[in-house]
Amino acid sequence: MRTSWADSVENAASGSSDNHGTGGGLAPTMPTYIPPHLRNRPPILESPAPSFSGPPSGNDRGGGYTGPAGGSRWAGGSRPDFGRQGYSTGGRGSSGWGNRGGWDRGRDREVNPFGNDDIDDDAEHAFSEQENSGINFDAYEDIPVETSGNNVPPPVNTFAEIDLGEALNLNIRRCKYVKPTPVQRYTIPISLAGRDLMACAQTGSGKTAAFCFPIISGIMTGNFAQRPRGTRTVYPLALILSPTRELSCQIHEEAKKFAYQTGVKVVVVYGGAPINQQLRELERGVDILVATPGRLVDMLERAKVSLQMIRYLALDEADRMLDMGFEPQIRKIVEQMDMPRLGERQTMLFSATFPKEIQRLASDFLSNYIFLTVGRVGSSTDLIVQRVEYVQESDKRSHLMDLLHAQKANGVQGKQALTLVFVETKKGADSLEHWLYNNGFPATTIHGDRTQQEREQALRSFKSGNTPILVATDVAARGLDIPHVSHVVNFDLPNDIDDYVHRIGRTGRAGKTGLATAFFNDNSMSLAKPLADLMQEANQDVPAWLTRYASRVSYGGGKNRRSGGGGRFGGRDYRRDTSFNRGGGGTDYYGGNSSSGYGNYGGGYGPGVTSAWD
DNA sequence: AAAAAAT
Repeated sequence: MRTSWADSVENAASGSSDNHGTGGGLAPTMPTYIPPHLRNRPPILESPAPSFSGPPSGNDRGGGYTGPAGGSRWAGGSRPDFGRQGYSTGGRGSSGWGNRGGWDRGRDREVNPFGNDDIDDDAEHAFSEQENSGINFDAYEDIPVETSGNNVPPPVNTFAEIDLGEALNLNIRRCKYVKPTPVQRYTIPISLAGRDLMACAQTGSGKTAAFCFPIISGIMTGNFAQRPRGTRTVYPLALILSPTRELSCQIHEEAKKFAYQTGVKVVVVYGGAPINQQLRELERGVDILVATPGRLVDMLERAKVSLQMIRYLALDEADRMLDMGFEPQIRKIVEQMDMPRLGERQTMLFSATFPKEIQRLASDFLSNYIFLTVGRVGSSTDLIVQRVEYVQESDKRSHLMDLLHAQKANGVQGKQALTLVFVETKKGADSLEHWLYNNGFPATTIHGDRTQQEREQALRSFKSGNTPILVATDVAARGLDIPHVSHVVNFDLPNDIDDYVHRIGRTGRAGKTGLATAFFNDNSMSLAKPLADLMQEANQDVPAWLTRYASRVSYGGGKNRRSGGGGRFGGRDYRRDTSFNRGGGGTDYYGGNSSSGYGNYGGGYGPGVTSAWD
């Protein structure tokens, strides 16, 4: 049995070494966490000594790409060849960049995104939980993966099997990635084969790398027409769209790491920041453009950006973008500007859910695509202890303070455990932040009424532990990967259970454990049933009073279960192909489920499986 | 009803 709230916090913060015996909450089957660097040794990375012998000097692209030129990369050469050599496949010394124009854009003073420590990852200290390799790979072992479509390339088990080139391999090593996550195991070969992809997957499990690696590799090895110069229009080769500014920044940060010293230039553009600065950055050269839709449309209309050289298009969090009303902008970008047509570009569509609107998008944007569904890390909320407390509106603040005090007393804050507090409104966020601050709790806030600068500052301050309490609206609910959030408080519960799932997904990231506390009262009654069901399915302790409320409320189950309408959600390939591959070590994740065992992915609330939270 | 995103 779980003992006290304080213990829960401790468990949540302790990095999961003591998951057993806590009874209902934590996954009883979670193995003890072993840092990846202590497993799978020696590292699976190919290419022994010489290629990794040291970081190339800043003046070099890392030796260039020496693998076989990707003959099969474009699916049997069916793709048009733009004819001219753009990026050199890599004779060392003969940088493709040099050929392209005389000025070494893209590698002048490239900041090392890895900091100083660079490649020595074996020192024990290098493996504090700080590293993003704190991913619990064991949690990935039995993740269900299913693919369908024509001629699905087989997944790989190691990075060594994938021919990404030395420079990229070096960065993979710098990132301390030991082995590919499931989404990477499948997505990378699919993408390298030049195929379009519809993927139901979550971030925080390697999705960004999954679509960045092949794009970067493709740009390094591909042949591209000389891009027009002498104009102020820029011609990126790849476009990555994402719904929020912070997500775009996050993707940009990651992509820069992967592209370090490859000569591939990644630039991000988004609203709320001075456009001129972004334009200047673009003019210094861009291969991969990461963007939010609004700002990109703006730039397209001003003819600052042309899409006619796009060879790779990735849409991240597609369902969220539609939710936010971006469909017109997205369709404009993809269909009504100068984007190459279907089949002349490679498109990857990522979405947590697969309702009709996304299916339409898939059939409009994708050509002969492969459909991929990746289950979540652990079964959704396995790694998250969920608590619900009945708190009257007027008592919420003092109750929150009690929680925070208890946390402090536990020394959790001393360890820089972070607490993310969700509220319903922007005003509410501000006022709660002030109140916390005035009461001695270092807090900051993120919501849509703050300037972009303030938002980014808030996120930085939170991540760094300077203000270990972040009060947020739903702008922060999805996709953001903030390490070390050990506690999510639903100060105001959302109206939609999906939003709840996304919010609590900000903790328990990457195989770590987390705690989620919800303040429930009469205002949240519509959530009683879906919440009780969700918690039940996640093997959480459901308070008796919540069960009573749940049974009393008869409405609210339909929509939240996504039973009909959007179809068997979760990632059913509605084209109904029959060639399924099953991955994830062959474990039938859904064994024992009397239903099809297939329609319950992601947002379908099958046993233990809830909506993918990203 | 609120939130997000272009100005």
